[in-house]
Amino acid sequence: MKEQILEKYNIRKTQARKEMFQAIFSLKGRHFSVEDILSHLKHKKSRVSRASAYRAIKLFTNKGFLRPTGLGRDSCVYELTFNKNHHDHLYCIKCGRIIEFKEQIIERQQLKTCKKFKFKPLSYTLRISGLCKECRNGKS
Amino acid sequence: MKEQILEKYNIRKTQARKEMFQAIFSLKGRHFSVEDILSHLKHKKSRVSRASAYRAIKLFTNKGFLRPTGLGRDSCVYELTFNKNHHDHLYCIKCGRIIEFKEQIIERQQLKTCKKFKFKPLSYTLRISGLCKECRNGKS
DNA sequence: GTCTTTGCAAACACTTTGCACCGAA
DNA sequence: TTCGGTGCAAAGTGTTTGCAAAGAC
Repeated sequence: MKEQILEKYNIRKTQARKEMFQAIFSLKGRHFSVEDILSHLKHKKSRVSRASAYRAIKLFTNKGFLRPTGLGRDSCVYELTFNKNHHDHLYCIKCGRIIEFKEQIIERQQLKTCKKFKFKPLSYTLRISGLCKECRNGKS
Repeated sequence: MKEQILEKYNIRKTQARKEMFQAIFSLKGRHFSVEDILSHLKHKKSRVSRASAYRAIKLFTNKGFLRPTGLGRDSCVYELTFNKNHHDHLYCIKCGRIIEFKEQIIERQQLKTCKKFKFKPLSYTLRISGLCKECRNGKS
């Protein structure tokens, strides 16, 4: 299965790339940084080098089946483009609580906007920061 | 005016901070990275150090009148929260181009969603990542 | 006078690159 | 056999930190 995807995208099937691929898939749709993958591989006594990991991630991204999420403070965080299960976030700046939601109206409008600019959307992030029900009533 | 804002937020009015503040305001609502501010200041023969610049940005962000946009390939990109002129972003993962847009429908729906959760919104970020008109047609 | 902030340089974390060897097609 | 890929270590960025001196209140 991994093999087929690598073939489909015209990517040479090297040891390093197969291991990267496997590691990414084993995360089952979670977001990850390159360092996450590296420590995952290290655990499995893999010999894939840091350089190859970064090179593979860049390659996969260019091929289009991996994409940067725009999340992550220091390092770049990626996700598989195959994963379609998306949602948005309300983020409380006081207690850190995260409320997930999904609105068809917003998603539809986004598609319209993309069309307007002839932009091909691959992923999106919508985050509203503020105060949750509990914190807006609390002190201060 | 700068002075008042610094006072309002309980920030010591030091030379470095005043200059940072001025530089940020002179960008008139544009996005900027810390390095942008630094080269702006360098132009004006300012003596503000790199360290102070980073420290001031962090302080302003914690105080809440600056926030990270989630944009920027290598460095972190910020914007003023005062800026009423808010917009959302299409971000091209290939060439890094940023297209700004604003949709009333999306903003109205966001407010409705917040109401539903009794959430008090303070700021929000919407970014759609993908391929711009030029890059989706390009090679590879 | 006290407690914060500064500038500097060194330290860091993440990422890229030059190069000689290795290995997939 | 041939290029492309790999590992390594070194170099590059963007950002943070320790410390002594300078500055705000």
